[in-house]
Amino acid sequence: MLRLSDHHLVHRPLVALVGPTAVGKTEIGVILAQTLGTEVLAADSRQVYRGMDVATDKPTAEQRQGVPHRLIDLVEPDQRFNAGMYRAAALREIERLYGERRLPFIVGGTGLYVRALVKGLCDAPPSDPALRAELLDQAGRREKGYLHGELAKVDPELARLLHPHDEVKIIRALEVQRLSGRSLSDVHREHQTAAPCCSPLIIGLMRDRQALYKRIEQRVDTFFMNGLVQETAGLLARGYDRGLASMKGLGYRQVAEFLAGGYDYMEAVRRLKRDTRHFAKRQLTWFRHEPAIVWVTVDDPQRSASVADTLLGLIESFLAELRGRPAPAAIAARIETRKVTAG
RNA sequence: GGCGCCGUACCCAAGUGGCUAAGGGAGCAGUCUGCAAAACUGCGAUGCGGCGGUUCGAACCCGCCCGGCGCCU
Repeated sequence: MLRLSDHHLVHRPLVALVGPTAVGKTEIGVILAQTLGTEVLAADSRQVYRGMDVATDKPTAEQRQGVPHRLIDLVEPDQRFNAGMYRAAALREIERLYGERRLPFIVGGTGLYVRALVKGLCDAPPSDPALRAELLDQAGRREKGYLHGELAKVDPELARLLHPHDEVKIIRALEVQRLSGRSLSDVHREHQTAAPCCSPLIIGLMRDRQALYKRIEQRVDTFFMNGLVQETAGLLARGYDRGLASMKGLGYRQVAEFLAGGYDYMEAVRRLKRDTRHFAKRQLTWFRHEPAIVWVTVDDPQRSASVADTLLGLIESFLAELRGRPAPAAIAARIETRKVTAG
């Protein structure tokens, strides 16, 4: 059981286990959290929804009994949730763990959430559903590239970067502009100098692509055996509309379409497998370009316990290295000031 | 053994003498700062089973061969 020293706490160490869906994060995460005497802080944009358990592959009751899991089941499927809310909730859990001298341990595949937590979000206002609806409405009645044109007027730099079809990001940029009076480009520039929340060790779990795809297909089959259709039908019956962000997640989207008669059962299974493969591939692209990830490749027959051992070694040397590292700049400056004042 | 139909990318497939061989699926590569399991972008044949021939020009017409399917003996 690991207890952080004062010196460690100054550095605010944080360990994150990331990787594509179905790579085996959950199982290895539970072993590691247990060994480290800490909890699992999920970084998963789908497990936050209550009642969506099967296709989000939430940890089992058994897994949760041994190790508390946080940042799961935070909102109802029709409530808004986003990276900003995740960051705030995660920071609360992290402070609590530091108070108990425990090591915060993040496990999850939502790259944006991990980044938002470690590096913070830019100082832009949160999303405003009413304003978005208004912008979408305007776009609907004007010509095709209207919103992109509007963005080009106020933030030509970002407009050049965004494809005219990329409505989601164009609307976000216009939203920030309207709400704060500043261009999103400016807000981003300012954020680049922001201090990180913690000293992170980010471990990326990797598998051979073919092996990963095979695991994905097997996992989708178990979702259906575990009642994905029934769960989706139940959510729809409770009035959770297919247009909700939560219902657009993998599994619920395909099954809802099947239940609506869009295609047959076999096609729903086929599409969910395919879409999950595509998703895993996008996750790999995201994490591949994220700097400072330590990659660990899992061989197919390798047991989770043996992978956990390897990762434990990485975590121990990370903590040992922090011990020898001078305090972060902000704290060093404070010590320096004190010396000057004293002298 | 004979006759007929067919062979275009990993898969399906359009094209049946003249732009640079449609399209779809799968796959690959990428973007991402408050919906991120979302949304968005980019990319496959110097070649049409093979070898000859006809033609200014052949995936397309002709011959032979190879492979597949069907029917007949």
